[in-house]
Amino acid sequence: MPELPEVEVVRRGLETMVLGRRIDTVTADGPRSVRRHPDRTEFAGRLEGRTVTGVRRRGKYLLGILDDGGVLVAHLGMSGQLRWTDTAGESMAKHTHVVITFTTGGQLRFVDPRTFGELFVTTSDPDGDDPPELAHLGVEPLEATTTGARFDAMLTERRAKLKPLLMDQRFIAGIGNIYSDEILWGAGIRGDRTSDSLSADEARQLHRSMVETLQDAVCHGGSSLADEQYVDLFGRSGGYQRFHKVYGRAGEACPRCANVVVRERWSNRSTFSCSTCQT
DNA sequence: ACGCCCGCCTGTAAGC
DNA sequence: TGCTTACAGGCGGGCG
Repeated sequence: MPELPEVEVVRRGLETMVLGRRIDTVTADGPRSVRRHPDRTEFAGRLEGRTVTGVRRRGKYLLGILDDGGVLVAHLGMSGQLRWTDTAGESMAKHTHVVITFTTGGQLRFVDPRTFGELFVTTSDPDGDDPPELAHLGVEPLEATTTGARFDAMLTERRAKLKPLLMDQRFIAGIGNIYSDEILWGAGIRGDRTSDSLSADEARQLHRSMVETLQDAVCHGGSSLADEQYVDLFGRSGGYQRFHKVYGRAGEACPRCANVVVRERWSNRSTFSCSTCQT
């Protein structure tokens, strides 16, 4: 389940490989991957001949800015991968749904077994604002404008449990199940606390932990777990799972207080936390 | 406003 | 061994 750090690592790879390149041909054999385009040839037609002039990330979405004002938007969902190949002749991985071939011969391939991910083409705003399809997204956790004070104010004006709130893309964009647990552990705060119950110091700790956790994860290439096989554009696994403090570590000792890490099921998803030093 | 459930999917692994 | 079941969970929609 790629979250902000994994998506950012893929973005950096895309920036090195597709920026400035012109799209030659596009095939979209997986209709579910381009479900916003009932006509798959229309999807291909809006890409063919275009040059990629920018690669951005918004939350867990990737945006390829095109030279005609169009934007190719990608969401990896749970199992989506964007993979680069230099030679078009390389064999296709199972579940390859979209293939974008550049005029220089390289290929960008979208592989997605569970098909929760998608690609679509939309139009960018001249002001550089988000396309309308992404208008629901909340603030960017790592943007300088998302200051500790701003975050504190955002928390105070809501009354929701912290874990679901951190994962709410309309509140803050890019955090999923893994990083919400890691962020809360880093702040020493329980995920079932309500957002308006935090002291000013706790809100500061939560903001600090959010920024540090996400930045560290990007530095280590994101998290690759056994069951999900996240890899970057070039097939490389991330290394941040080695630094997970609680996620996937039920029964192990908390690195901070040595008490046991527990796993709970919360609205049908696993939550990991320290039973003692998160309060 | 919030919290929970469902449906959408497939691969993996545990249980009988 | 081979089948069934649970689990992984992002996201949008619905409902209490």
